[in-house]
Amino acid sequence: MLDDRKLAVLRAIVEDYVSTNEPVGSRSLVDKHNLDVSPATIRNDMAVLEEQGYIVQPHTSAGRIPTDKGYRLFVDRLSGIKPFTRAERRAIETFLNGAYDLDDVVMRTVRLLAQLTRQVAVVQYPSLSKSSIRHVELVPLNESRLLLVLITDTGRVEQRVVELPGSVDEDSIMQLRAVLNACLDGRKLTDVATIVAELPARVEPRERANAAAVFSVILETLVARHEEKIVVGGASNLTPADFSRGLREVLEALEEQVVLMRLLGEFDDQSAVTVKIGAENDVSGLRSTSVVAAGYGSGDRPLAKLGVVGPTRMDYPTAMGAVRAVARYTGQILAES
Amino acid sequence: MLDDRKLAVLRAIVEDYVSTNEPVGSRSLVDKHNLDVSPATIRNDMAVLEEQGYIVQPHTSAGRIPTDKGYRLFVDRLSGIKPFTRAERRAIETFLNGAYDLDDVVMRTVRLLAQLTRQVAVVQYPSLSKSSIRHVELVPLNESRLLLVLITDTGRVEQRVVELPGSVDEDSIMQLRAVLNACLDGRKLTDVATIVAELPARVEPRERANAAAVFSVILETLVARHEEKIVVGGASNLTPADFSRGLREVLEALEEQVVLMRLLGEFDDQSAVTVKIGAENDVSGLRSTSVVAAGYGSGDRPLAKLGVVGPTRMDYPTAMGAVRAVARYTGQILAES
DNA sequence: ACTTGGCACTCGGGATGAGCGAGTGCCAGG
DNA sequence: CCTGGCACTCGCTCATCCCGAGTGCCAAGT
Repeated sequence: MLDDRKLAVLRAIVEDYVSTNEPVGSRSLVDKHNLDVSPATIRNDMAVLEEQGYIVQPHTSAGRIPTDKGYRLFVDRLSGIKPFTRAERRAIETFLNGAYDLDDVVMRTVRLLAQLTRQVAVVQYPSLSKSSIRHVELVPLNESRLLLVLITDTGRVEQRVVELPGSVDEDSIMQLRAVLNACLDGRKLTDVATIVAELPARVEPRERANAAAVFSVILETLVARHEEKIVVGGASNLTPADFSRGLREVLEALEEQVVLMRLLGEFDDQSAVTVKIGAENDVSGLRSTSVVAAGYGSGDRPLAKLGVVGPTRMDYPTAMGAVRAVARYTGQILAES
Repeated sequence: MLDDRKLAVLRAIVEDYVSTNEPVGSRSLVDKHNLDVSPATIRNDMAVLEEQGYIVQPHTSAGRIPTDKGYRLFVDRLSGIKPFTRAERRAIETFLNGAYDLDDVVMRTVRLLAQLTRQVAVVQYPSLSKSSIRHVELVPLNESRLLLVLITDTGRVEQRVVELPGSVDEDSIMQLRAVLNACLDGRKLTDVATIVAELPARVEPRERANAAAVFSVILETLVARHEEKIVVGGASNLTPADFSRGLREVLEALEEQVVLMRLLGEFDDQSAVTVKIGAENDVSGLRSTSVVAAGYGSGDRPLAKLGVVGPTRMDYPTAMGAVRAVARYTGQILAES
């Protein structure tokens, strides 16, 4: 269907267009890449490529630019992931190693990814549903209010204020704390729901009302607030020129946690780098962008996802390389702590 | 110097220009606002206003637009703060009341402010240096690592991993925790530095090495990390048309916590709404924007600042009204918890 | 001392049209 | 199947023109 030269032509078109942002014509193609055939031959190839939907010309008698389908073929068969040099890897590693807590790790990861790719970076916090509880803490605020603090093994700390139906004293708090830690410590968050259901039996009857309030907040935190946390950075890398409909709608989408969750949700958990091009993202507002994302985790356990968002006219090999490298090192850092 | 009519003309120019984004000429001025004089008279007034630097014409023989100085006069003497209707206030209140923890309060505040003003909203977390410690928690991660959790009375929860020089057992942790809570509970964070300095005397000698590690992390968290947290929202309200040098530099500035800190730092702590116009912000990248900000706090205690950032061509009365109202209610919510 | 109508002037912006050049499709010959 | 040649298309750029909004100034009126 498409012989080797036609593929080479497509690859050349993508590369040139990505770097120049201008439709590429047959002549400049044979010049820059040393294809040893004439422009006319290339034109014939391009005619075929266009017919098959891999490229289009924005105006009659202008050069060609790749379509989503063209980029897709490019990513799947014509380009690899650009590996990083040893020096670059080292730089990434030392930069991430400077972080001192989870927030800082995530912040640095976002900045790093944005800078490496010159695109918008998107990093999801380690998913709550994949973490285990490391500690539960109850801090009295006043007679009828507690602060509940959940600490997970991935370093996330979730807090919620609990409004108690009655008042409590220090003793009952101690007792409740003990029960909670005894039963929840080290348990997967996904299991917590069922465990909590059995807990009321383990507290004294007269404490049950207050305990129930605490339990329900725990459940809410894990279920209702199941929406995960996502951080965005590098928005200034968006250039108005790349988005015909204005980058407003892109900015809007990037500000909506929910939208971003949907976006990343469409990528699978695996650590492999995956690319979604243009309309393949069925998230309104980002249909004219491409997303390169990967899962990251400590060791073999997938924790969450990260990636970059940019115009379809994107340097995919480099972006994929950066996402892979950053995912790997961020995972490593988290494994250590 | 400037008689009443000239001031009225300036006000009219500002109002028209803000709403239409087009230079305003003498004719349209007498039409829309019912000044009962002729265009020629207005022209004379405008000539004076221009001479004094309140307005300029972008091109010879176009209408006039206000200068920074013009906006300044407008804000100081020609416009009040637009009060909110009862319904609007109620909407604000109920929206903010839905929040269940500090993160949520801040997030809602940002969204609300951005939506009310259709500008970029900037909200600073309650300042650490103005909070007191409510509780200190130590959670062992492994033999030589602790997670230190500081909970403040403003609801902020700060966490840091502490690398210990030696190993610790549950007992010594308990002891340390007790000492910390006994000495730090309820203390102003600003005082903590001096208190911590005296602490080593209160732990057993053989624990001092580990304790010192914990203490130094506490100090770092409060001093080195004295940089406060700021959240930005509504970036999609930025319209390219408003920023000649491209909104890229604005986006860049908004992504830098440090820059934002400097920006808000120039406003005083008081709860009064303050406006900085254009070049009055000596923060690079935001010299072509205006900032409307106010302090907020629970009760009479100032905690932090919030505000909006937008083009100098901004609806100041409304923005000021929104900032004032939101600051007030956010302060109220925080006071309750 | 202001205000007003009149008038000449300036200039930005939109419309029009010519010329250029990059790029294409097609065809006939190697 | 490749190649050179050729006619054709069209998007840009530039120059020109014109219009209209808006100004500044002045002389006359109140």
